[in-house]
Amino acid sequence: MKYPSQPRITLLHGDAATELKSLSDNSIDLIVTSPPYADQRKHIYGGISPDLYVEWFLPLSAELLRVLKPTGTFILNIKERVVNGERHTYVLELILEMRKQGWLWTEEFMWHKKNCYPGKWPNRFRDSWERLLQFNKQRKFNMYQEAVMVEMGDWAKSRLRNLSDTDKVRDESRVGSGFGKKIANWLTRDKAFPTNVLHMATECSNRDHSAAFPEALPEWFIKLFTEPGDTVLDPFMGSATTLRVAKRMQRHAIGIDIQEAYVSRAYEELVEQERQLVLLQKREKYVAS
Amino acid sequence: MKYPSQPRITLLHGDAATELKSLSDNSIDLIVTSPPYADQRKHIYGGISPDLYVEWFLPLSAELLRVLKPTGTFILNIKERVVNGERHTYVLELILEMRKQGWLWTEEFMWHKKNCYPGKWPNRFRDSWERLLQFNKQRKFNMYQEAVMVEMGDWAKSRLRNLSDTDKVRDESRVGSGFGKKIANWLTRDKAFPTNVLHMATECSNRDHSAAFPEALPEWFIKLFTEPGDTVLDPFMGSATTLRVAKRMQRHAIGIDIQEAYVSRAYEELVEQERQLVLLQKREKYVAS
DNA sequence: GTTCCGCATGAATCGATAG
DNA sequence: ACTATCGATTCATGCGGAA
Repeated sequence: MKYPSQPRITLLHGDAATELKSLSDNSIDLIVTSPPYADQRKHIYGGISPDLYVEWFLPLSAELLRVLKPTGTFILNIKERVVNGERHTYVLELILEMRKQGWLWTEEFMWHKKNCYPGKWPNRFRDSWERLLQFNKQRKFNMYQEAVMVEMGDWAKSRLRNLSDTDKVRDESRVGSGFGKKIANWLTRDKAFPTNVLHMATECSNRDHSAAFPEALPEWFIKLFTEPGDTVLDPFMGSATTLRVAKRMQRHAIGIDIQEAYVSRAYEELVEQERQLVLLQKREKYVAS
Repeated sequence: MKYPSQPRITLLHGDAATELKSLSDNSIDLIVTSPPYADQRKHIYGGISPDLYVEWFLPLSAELLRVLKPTGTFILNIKERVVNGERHTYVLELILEMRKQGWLWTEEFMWHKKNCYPGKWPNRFRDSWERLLQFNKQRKFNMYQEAVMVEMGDWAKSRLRNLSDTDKVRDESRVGSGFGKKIANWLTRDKAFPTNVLHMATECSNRDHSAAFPEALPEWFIKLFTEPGDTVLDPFMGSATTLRVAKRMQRHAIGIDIQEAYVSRAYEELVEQERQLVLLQKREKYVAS
């Protein structure tokens, strides 16, 4: 039996498209990332105009296509913002352009953010979902579906728990949903496969750093698309949620960020604390093995 | 005070794009429809190839743009099918092309089909969500948000009893402008505005029509975008779910279907039962007033 | 130790105002 | 006219202190 080696954490400080050039072809099993959204987080990333978003992203996705293994998967968390009262179309255009690069648009998972930003506007309600686009290099890719199966009882229970009290109240006030009855049906089976809808709250007020997405999100995809010893990449690491989860799950991990503060913080948390350190200078490569 | 007239049901038998030509410009307040999916329900509608879907749909959306009032809304329920292991891109292309026709892509609601039974294929899980695309003719359109407010969770009750200091402070800062006019909002705040994610179970067991369109779905949009006495159109009527709900809610309704069986069944249910009938021949116009 | 309750805070959006 | 900034709006969640 082969034991996976200790997870190796690699941190790169710099522009994602540039830093990716140092990675080998066909070396990554899973890419999970949440790039800066158009015109968001200007103070951190400078803000990318919606009209230039596709143009900005394509060189990066070309590199990602190169470094991903043929059996690997790319999960892209993204959502278009409202511009002049309309949803902007850059995400749609990005999908079409990435297909021209050679990517296959295999699936679109939906992330239902139970605690989305509040607000009320004359023509729109709160936006409580984001896209989780799945891209692949070929039709056959690694997918370990059993790894994300849930016990039927637990699943039904957690489904109910995940619905939150608010949803339950709302459900009951709705006509003819029939949801409760279906739960009873599911209880007769042992295990169930999930669907392509993920219900997760954002982790907003967590300790020091607020994560763009909850740990459960990369965890789910890491389970589904990799095995221990595989390599996970996040080219927009931010607060290192993906890397933290990957390490805990015995996967090698590579993180890139243009903000040195994020890289050094990830270094302290994921590398230095174990005294497995080879710390180089700013804009250099940090490696722990 | 004006009382809305009895809901008027108009049924048209024939091709949607053709039959729409008999409707006046700017006469419809809300269009809610679920068109035949590409290559699906082939036995009924003749099947539209995914590659030709956009081309097939655009003449129809042009007519819909003409008949919709400037303040009206078009809700399109659609989901791309999987072709050769990939999600097909016809929905993305359709959105881009409809914008060229003059439509505004205001929002994308998400329909989460909760009772979708867990299942799987080798490379994907069960698809349990569909798009509900919202299109408009102009940025200002009719939206009656209060009509779809939902009960808050129980947790909110305690919050109501004791307004937090934060909330009080926010209120005081607002008093300056309008003598605390908004205070009433907080004290009566037992309802919240919904989000753009709709949780509704499908209704699977309906007669012959395979589309499991729950009544709660058109009901929600009819409440949100129309008032009693307004006119609702469904150019792919099918089993007449949208019309049935519209009639019950005191909205005039127009339904079109290429299948005579659907038209005559809708006639029997929605018109003849009230003996308000003017039944004409096949491929003619059925009207009850 | 549980449970309860107050509290801060988010990948937001709109309309008005200012340059 | 067109862009940049600012104030107002709003609610689910997890944390931490209190009962």
